Amino acid sequence: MKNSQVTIRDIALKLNISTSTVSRALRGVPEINPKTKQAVLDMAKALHYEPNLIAQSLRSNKTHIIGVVVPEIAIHFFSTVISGIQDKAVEYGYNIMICQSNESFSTEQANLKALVSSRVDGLLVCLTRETTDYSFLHQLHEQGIPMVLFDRVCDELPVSQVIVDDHDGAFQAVAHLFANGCRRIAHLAGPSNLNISRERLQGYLDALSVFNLEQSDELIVSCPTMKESAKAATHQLLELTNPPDAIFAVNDPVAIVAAEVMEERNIKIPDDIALVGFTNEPVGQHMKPALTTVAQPSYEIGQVAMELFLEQVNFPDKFKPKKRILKTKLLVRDSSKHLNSKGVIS
Amino acid sequence: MKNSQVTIRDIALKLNISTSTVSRALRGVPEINPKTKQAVLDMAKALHYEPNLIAQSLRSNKTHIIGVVVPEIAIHFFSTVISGIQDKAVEYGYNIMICQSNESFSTEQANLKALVSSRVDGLLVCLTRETTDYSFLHQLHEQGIPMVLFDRVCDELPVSQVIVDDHDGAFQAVAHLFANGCRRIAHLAGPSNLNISRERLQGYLDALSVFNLEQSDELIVSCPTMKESAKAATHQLLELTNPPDAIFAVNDPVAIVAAEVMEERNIKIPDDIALVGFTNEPVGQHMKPALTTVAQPSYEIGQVAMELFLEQVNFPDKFKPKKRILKTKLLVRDSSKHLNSKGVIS
DNA sequence: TTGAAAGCGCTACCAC
DNA sequence: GTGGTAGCGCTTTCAA
Repeated sequence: MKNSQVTIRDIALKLNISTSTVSRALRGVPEINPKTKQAVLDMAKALHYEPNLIAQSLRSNKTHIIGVVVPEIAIHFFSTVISGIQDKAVEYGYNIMICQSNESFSTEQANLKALVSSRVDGLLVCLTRETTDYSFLHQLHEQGIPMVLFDRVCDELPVSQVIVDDHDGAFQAVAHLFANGCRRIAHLAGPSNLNISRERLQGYLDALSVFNLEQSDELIVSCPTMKESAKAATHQLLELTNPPDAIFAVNDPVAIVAAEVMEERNIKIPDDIALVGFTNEPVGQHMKPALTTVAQPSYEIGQVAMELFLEQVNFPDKFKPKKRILKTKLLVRDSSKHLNSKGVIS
Repeated sequence: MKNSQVTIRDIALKLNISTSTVSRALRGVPEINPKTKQAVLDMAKALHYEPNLIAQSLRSNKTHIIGVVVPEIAIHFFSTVISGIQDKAVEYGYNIMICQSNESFSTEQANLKALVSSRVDGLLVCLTRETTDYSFLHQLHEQGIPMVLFDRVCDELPVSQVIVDDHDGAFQAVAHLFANGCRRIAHLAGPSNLNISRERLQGYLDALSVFNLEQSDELIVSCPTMKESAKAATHQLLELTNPPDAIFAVNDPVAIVAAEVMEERNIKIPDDIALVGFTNEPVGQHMKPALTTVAQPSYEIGQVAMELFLEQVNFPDKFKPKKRILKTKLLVRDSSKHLNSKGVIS
C-alpha cells in the first residue's frame, strides 16, 4: 500500500521516456514537446502521482517549511498569530511546523533543535518568559537560518522583529484611566526579562509622570509567572492601607484573575476599582463588566512575521534586520467606565 | 552560511574514517569501537553537527511528521486538541504540521494534498462542515496512509476515530434543563451533515421523548453556518407565539450569540429562558451569567488521536479501525439555574 | 570493527 | 527536445 508511492520513474517507465523528461514535463520547463508533456501529465494524473517533496528538499536544500515556536498554542493570542502565519505561508507555498515551548527554556531549545534538524527554511519564534540565554539562537543566526522574533523578542539578536507598541499601548491605557478620574493607578507587572513587560511598565510609569500621578513601589506588583501569580499579587494590592482606584494589568489573563479576586472580595469594578488589561483575549468582551483592554493585532503580527521572513529569503542581498512595530488600539469597555470620586462622569 | 551545513561526510573527512562508520557511531549501533565512537561524537559536537532529517526521511520513507487539518486554529477547542496532539507527538519523536481548512472543502483538499506531498507519516483530520465528498480521503486511506478522524468524523471511512459522546452530552444537557423545570426546550442545531450536529440533535430529541416533553419543529432551528447564522435563528425562536423557556445550543459560540440576542431583547437568562451550550469554550465561565455547557475533553481528544495513530503504525498487523468515544461532562453554571414557573428551586 | 558502494526520488548538467 | 548521469545526506548491505 504505502510503498505504492508513485515516482517519476514509474511514469517514465510506462511512457518509455527518461525520468529527466518526466521531470521537465511536470515542472513545465519550456523546451519540451507539448505532446510529450501532455502524455506525462495525463499519466501522472492517472497514476495519482504526487511529487515527493522530501526528495525535492534534499536536492534543493529548501523544505518550504517554516518552524514556529510559541509558548502555548491554546492561548488565543498565539493561535491567532499562528493563523496569520499559516495563511500567509500557504499563499507563498510554505507549510508550517509548530512547536510549543510551554514557557520552558529547555523545551524551547529542544524545539529549535528539532526544527533545525527538520531543515526548516526559517524560524518564527516567540520566546519563553524564562529565556535569557540567547546563545543558541545566536548560533542559528550565525549559521544563516532566517529568523524572525515576534511579540517576545530580544534586541541582542540581529534579526527581524515584529512587536506592537507596548509602551504606547500602556501609556494610552493609563491615560484613559486618568481621564476617567483615576488617581491612584496600580500595575500588575509581568516578568522583567520580557521586553513586553518592561515596555508596558515603562509606558505606565511615563504616563504617571506625564499626568503627575502618584508613583510608588507599592503600586507595582510583579507577577513573574503571569496569571499563576496574579492572585496573590492582586490581594497584595487590595490589602494596601491605601488601595488603588485602578489597576492596569500586564495582560488579560492577569486582569481576569484580578477581576475574580475583586469579585471575591466584593469590590465593584469599575466603581471601586477600574480595570484595564492588555491583548484583547476574546473572554474580555463577554465578562461583566466587559474588560477594557489594549488590543493587539495578533493575526497581523503573524502575517508580518511571515512577510519579514519572505523578504529576507527573497532579497538576501539587500536584507537588513527590520523591526516592525504595529499599533495597538485601546478598547474601552465597562471595566473602566466609572464615576470617579469627584463625581465626574467618565 | 546556510550551506555550511555539517554532514557526516565532514566528520568522516576530519577523522579520516568512512561515512558508514560515522553513521554507525552516531546511531550507537553496538559493533563499533568505543574509541572511534567517542571520537565521532566529540567531533560531531565540535562541528555542531545536526542530522539531516530530510535525508533520513528519503531513505527510510518515514518523516516522523504528522499532518493535522482543523477548520480553524484560533478556536480554543481546536487549539487545545492540537496542543494534545503536539505533546503526545514530541513524546514519541514526531513533529506536527498544521493546516487550517477554514471550513472550506476545497481548502481541505488542498491541505491534504500538501501534507501528502510532504510525505507525512499520518493524517489527523477534523472535517469541515462542508465536507460530504469523502473520495479523496478514501483514496488516501487506500494508499495506506494512516489516518485518524476526530470530532467531526465520517463513518463511511474505515479509519480510526476519536469523538465524544455527543448524544449523551446533549441528553444530559436537556435532562438538566428538565430537572430545572424547563418544559419547552428549543434547540439551535448545527449543519446536518456533521455527525456532531446530528448526534446532539438526536440526544436532544431522545431526551424530550424520555421526559415526555413537547417536541415540535418550530423549536428546532438550524444554524447551517454555526455562529454566523445563530443570530437570526435565535430571533426566530424568540418570536414564536409561544417562545421556549430554554435553549440548548449546538455549541458555545452559538450559545453566546443567543445570549447576546437575548440581552438585546431584554430577556433574562436564566429566569426567562435558560441556556446551555456545548464544548466549554473558556469564554463561557466568565460570562454573566456564566454559561452552563457540556465540556469536551479537548486536550485528551488530541492525545487519543495521536495514540490511535501510533497504535496503527506500531502494530500494523493487528490494526483495526477503532472508535474511541470520550465522555463529556455537564458543567452547570448560572445560565441554567433558575426558579421555574412552578416555583421549584432549581 | 570498518569501508566501498548502491540507492531513496528528484533535478540539473552535459551530450546528442 | 530528449536521454544519461551525477549527486543532495543518509543508511545498509556486502566484503574485507
